[in-house]
Amino acid sequence: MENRKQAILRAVVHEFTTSAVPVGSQALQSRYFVNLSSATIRSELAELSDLGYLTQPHTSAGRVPTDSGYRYFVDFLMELEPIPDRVKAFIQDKLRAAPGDMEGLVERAAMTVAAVTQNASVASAPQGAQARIKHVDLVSLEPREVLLILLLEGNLLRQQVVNTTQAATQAQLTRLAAKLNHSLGGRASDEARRHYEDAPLGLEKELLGRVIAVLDLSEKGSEGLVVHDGVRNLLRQPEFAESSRLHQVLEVLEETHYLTVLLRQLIGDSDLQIVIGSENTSSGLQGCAVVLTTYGPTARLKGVLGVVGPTRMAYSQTVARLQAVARGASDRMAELGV
Amino acid sequence: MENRKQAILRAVVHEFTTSAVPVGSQALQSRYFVNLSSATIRSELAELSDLGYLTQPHTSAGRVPTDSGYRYFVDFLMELEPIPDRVKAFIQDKLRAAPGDMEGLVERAAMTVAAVTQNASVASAPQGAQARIKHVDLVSLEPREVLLILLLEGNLLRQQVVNTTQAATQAQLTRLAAKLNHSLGGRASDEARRHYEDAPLGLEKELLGRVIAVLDLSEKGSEGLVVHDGVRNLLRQPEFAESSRLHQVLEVLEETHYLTVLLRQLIGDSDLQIVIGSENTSSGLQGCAVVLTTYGPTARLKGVLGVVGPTRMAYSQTVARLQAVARGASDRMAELGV
DNA sequence: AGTTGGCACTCTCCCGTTGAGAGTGCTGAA
DNA sequence: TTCAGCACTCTCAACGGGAGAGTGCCAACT
Repeated sequence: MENRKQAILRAVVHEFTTSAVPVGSQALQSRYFVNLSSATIRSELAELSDLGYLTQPHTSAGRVPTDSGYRYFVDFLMELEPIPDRVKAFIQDKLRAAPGDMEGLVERAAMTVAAVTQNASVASAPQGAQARIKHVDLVSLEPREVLLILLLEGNLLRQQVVNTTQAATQAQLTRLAAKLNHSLGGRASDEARRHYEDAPLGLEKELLGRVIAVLDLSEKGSEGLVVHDGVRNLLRQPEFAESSRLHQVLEVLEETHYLTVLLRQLIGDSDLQIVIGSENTSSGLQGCAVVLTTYGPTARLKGVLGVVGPTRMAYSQTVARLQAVARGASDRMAELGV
Repeated sequence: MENRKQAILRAVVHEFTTSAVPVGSQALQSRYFVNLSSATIRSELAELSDLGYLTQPHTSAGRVPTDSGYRYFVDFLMELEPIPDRVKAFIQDKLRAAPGDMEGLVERAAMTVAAVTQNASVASAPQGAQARIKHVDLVSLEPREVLLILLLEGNLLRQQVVNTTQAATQAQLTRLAAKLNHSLGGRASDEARRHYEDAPLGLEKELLGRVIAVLDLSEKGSEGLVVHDGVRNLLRQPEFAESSRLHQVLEVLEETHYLTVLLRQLIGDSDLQIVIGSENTSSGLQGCAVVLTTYGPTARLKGVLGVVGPTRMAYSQTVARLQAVARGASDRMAELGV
């Protein structure tokens, strides 16, 4: 595409993302192209419309980017916007003051993304393919009640109260925990399953069964934590003035099942993904764009952090800030060993 | 108030909560009081308006309950609506299938409340006045990196990674953990603080410092978990058709700080609390009613579960279902020992 | 070739008007 | 105390006209 056409498309996107009003040839001329006449710009706009990058709400209105227009913009025209120092500081502050546990951190990351991008945000907790055991602990609560604590790779803590058929003292439990640590440390659920098969009936087998259950839950179910935040930011945008639009989006966000699927697609995929309007498989997100990136404390443990907003979104700013928060959260997780 | 006036007020509330349309004398006559003429009802309505219980959106519209009208209704006229069996079953299912940890359960409870009341819900995690230590565990991650695990009363698990100045083997840590368990078991942060003062410089003092930090965070910060869900349900209501109304509510819900204050008021207060419209201190909740109840695994550990919706809410149904979920969640927490 | 000013055309949006409908308060009679 | 009748008020939807914004096209210019 010729340079001038690109410049005009870029100008239309920029103008429309800030003003939310269809942009006409005159506005472009006076604000971006003082050396060109509005008639020239009009003919370029007409060609961009023919190419499918722009459209008009009605015959005599200004131009609005189509989904393809936004796509062309993010693929070829977008330059990451530098982040102001006070926004950088804000991100650092929020993440530094975050709670020390995984869930708290994920929520804080989502909150921060929502705040600095002024859109809604989503986040899923980092998770590895298979959960390995780092440490087992057994605590006696009552004679026949044991608290099973599992420390998994990535320092994920899992707990479960187990009602045992036979009583056991804390001393017995401590010995048993030491044994389990020796046999299961660094291993995953398949190893635990093998030990379970071989174990004679009794307390150890009972507890091994629970260990397996917890690991399974942690693998299958740990799609688990998916949070979202900043929905109120969307309400500031005119595209959500009538609430039915928001209703569909909320359905997707609150029905975390959808999100889980969406987010899982990204893991293993490229590092940054932008899904624009009709590219969304979920019909509730028509008119919305989703910007996603991965993050996590290690290369193996990956979660997804993302922004949900109208397709008329300040992509260059959103991407830059999202990635900044993702980097910050990753560092913080590595640091906390969480 | 005379019986007939009460009956008419009740009818207006009932009709308006279901139809969302101001209710006129004719509608009341045909649907509730076939033996009275609409003129008689009109004069009663006029008197109820004089008493401040009803109002009119404009001169020639039907009547709408005022905040005082709703207040009179919930205080004197409301009868708890029986819960259909399939709703009961739904509640049980959702709670039974809930994850085994505290946070998961709180979220699930909020989700269930939102689903069965068709409004937005809020929940804060049960918490006691002072966190007591039940068990301490130390896990060696690296030579100079220790994972500190604290099991608190109510089976709350807290973790923190500690970078120590001196290296320690797992065996040393295990011995130290046993010592800490002995001295701190069943005690709260003040006891830990005393030990910290007396301890000689070294690994133990370092770790005790962290124990105190975690306990403090757990007490002060554990206003912590406040979740909300079901905002999309509000969008079904005509009072939120224009999104500015929702914006204010979302501000309150997402700015968990407000909520924390609101919810904390209830703890120690009566078991059920209904705050209607202008009774709300937070201006963002004008036009909204909040129904709150306490819940928790034990008498000492109390959290708050609540419903947020328009003042035009089916109070008798909401209260019944909210309390059912609160009972269910309490039972489930006690059962899981979470 | 590409660019430009001029011009007719189209469509939205705002605003005032109008008529139908709903619901009220009041009054006089049962 | 209740009730039928009636005039009155106010909203809401539909309609129409005028202003404004922006377009496409065309002929002329560089």
